[in-house]
Amino acid sequence: MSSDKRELAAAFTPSTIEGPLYKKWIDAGYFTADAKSKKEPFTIVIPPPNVTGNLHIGHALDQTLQDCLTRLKRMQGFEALWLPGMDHAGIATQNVVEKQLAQKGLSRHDLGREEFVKKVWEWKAESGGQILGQMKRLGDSVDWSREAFTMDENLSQAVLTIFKKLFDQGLIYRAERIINWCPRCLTALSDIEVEHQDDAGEFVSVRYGDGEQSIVVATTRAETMMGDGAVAVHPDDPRYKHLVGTEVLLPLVNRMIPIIADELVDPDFGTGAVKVTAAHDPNDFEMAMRHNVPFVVIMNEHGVMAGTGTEFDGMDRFDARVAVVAKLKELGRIVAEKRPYIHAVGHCSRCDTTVEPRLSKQWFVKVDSLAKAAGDAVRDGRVKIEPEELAPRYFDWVDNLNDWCISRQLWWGHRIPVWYGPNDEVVVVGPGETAPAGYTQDPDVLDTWFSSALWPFSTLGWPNNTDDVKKFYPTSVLVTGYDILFFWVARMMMFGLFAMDGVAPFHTIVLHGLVRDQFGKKMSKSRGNVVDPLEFIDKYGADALRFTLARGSNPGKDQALAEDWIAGSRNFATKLWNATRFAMMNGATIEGPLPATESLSAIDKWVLSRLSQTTSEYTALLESYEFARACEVIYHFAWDDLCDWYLELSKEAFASGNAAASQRVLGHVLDTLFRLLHPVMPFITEELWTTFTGLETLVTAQWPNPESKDVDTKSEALVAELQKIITEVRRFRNDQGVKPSQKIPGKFVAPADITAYASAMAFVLKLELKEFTPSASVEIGSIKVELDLSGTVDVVAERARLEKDLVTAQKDMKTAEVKLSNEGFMAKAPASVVAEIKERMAATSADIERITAQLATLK
RNA sequence: GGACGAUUGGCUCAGCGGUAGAGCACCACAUUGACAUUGUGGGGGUCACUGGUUCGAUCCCAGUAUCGUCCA
Repeated sequence: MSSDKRELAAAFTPSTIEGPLYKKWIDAGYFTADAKSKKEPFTIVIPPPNVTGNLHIGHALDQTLQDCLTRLKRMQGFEALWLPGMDHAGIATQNVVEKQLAQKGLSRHDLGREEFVKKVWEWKAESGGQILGQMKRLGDSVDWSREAFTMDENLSQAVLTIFKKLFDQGLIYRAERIINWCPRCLTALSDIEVEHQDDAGEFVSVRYGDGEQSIVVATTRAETMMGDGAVAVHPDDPRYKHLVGTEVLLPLVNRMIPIIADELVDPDFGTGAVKVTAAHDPNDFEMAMRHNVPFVVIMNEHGVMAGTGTEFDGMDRFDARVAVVAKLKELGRIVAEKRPYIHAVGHCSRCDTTVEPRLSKQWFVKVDSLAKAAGDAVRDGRVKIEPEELAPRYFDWVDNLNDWCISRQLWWGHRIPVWYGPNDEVVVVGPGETAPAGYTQDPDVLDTWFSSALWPFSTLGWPNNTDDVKKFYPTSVLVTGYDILFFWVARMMMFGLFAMDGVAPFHTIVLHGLVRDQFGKKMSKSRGNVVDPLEFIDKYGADALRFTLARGSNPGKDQALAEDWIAGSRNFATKLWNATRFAMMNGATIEGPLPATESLSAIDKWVLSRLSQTTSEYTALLESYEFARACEVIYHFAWDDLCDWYLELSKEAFASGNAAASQRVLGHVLDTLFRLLHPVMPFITEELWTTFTGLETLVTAQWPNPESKDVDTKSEALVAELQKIITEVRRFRNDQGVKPSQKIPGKFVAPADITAYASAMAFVLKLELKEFTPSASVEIGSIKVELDLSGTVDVVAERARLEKDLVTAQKDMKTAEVKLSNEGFMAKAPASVVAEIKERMAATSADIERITAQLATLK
């Protein structure tokens, strides 16, 4: 079993172990889940990165957390499936390929639809999906045999199926509405594909009409006035009551338009009178519907003025704005101007072009019943959002959702399965069906998020009732950044509940934050503070990056990241490496049963006790998605408890060759520690564990159970005492300028349970236990360590230290005295608190006495 | 305008109704023996402000200020 034991290299170099280990895992098929397994399933579907994407630090965080959970559950005996894949990313991908064509002076129209789509597939085959290889660098334990792509045949079948089902239930409809339009991408966008930015625009007040029959409207979009169909005021506004129902002259086009009254108008905004441009503004559209205001279209799909019959036709919308205002000024119709006027303006999330509200015929999903179900699933606890503070945001969104515009005027994506007959008949063609002869298909494709919304089951083979669907749906946990709660999570909830008979797509939604720079600033290209996870992996290893990200990940909170932090994690990895080397040099082993507890030293019992507590605490933290705290716990156990104290206190035993029990205990501690750390730091733990134990792999090894019988408060108290003694003597030596390497005679004057560890302490403290005449002493409570400083004692340093300790003790004393003399405290505080303070006061009092006495001898 | 969050040592962040914590940074000492990607010791905070509840508040409540994010 241990035939395969190897030596550890003197130095830890991540780059030499990571590649081969990942290959080993893949070759062995450890990550491939078995749908036929009897084990309880644990499923995560990856938030599919864009096929155009590269691994950025946000992916690294997201995937680290998913891998932690997957590896944890796999070791805990679940049939763990982490399903990888990619999103076809409609606009983004089309843009990439169009850009390539543009370099050759071509547009997609030169190629035609079929050729263009072929080109995109070629691009995907050649340079798409780079992120998949990069995920391997991170160590992701995904099941590559199930890799999915939203444009795969099966996933496309899922799209057709759900489209038809929604349509048949009246939940998909076609309508002429104001939608968000990108004049550069030439497509409709959904609300969430629009990003609002504060832009410096202008706010001008224009007089419509003349004399008595005039009204001043304020607008940020003067160029659209040629499309006005009315002026609206609030019904209760006394300034305009007399004008409601009359008409005014619309300048530039010299058309008479009515003045209407509508509650939507805010009388306190601007002049309290607004122009109603029904075809170019969503609010105006609503008012127009209520008041029968005509729709006047004055712009084409490129955002160029058209059809106004004025000199402005053919001008870009922004040029037209300037020209229109200039013309109005010439006509003496500008009453006031404010420039710059900062206000929120929508931009295309893909290309940043200012979005143009446009009247257009599009396909929509009727969301009310779907959104209600999505909200209810969380409200009634079937689905949990972690951390729960983020749930209000979710509700706010699903409860106030507009119908979802799903048609996109693109070529790359799932083509809308609607065919039109010669007499405008509409037929939806489901999977396996064909359109009637003579019908033509709708040219548009579906919003990318339409197929992403099916991801938790389309990837498992739905609409077929596959073994995977049966075994792995619903998924267990969805891990993603809170920034795509709306984009994606809410939509998966809507479609999942709808398609899967009310079974939500996941049990728990775990939301993490964004990775920011070392000062907590958002990373952006313009700031120049974007970091590349692959560079960090090259430099410090995947484990160091993963540990850093996990350690920084508090639920739902952003984290700052600096290269120094990653270097720190690399140092931690190095520490583990060196500690293991030391352990192996000193005969640590996992062979044979653990020695009976009674036979162990307090130091061995102590480390087992700490290990047991760490195991349960750490496991519970991981299971509740508290990655930062989990990492903190394991880090301090490994570095402080194990390396700084246990190994140090055991050195004397190892050196004396009388350490069989400790060798076995240490072997057990390392074995357990590597298992615990494996989900976060898979590479180094695998390397160390397999080398140390000679066993095959940690990936499928069993997760440790905390041994509650190992918890030993007595040994913990004793070792705490030893630690205090050692720290005080070290401090004394430091104060006295005794070099750390210099051996000095020493003697412990203490009870037997302490002196039993005199040699262990002496080894750590570089003390020689022999007969000598003490020239100095360190007192720790009732315990005394006598020392022989060959020179004279530095009285000044010693007095300074004692005086400092005295001040601290006196302060503590006073705090305790104040409390104990407070009647209210004595009457109402719990007895345990009172007892604790009394105890503290007694100890402090003794300290003061001791220190005072020592000071007296130093005069 | 609405929602949520934050304000704790130089920086980034945990935490908690009962004498303030971590990592990094800082200061001093140490380099033949797991590890300088290190060890040891040390310095450093009236926990944003104002009220309230409480025997006791950094923690709970209310308000204020500043900052951040999302939504409109």
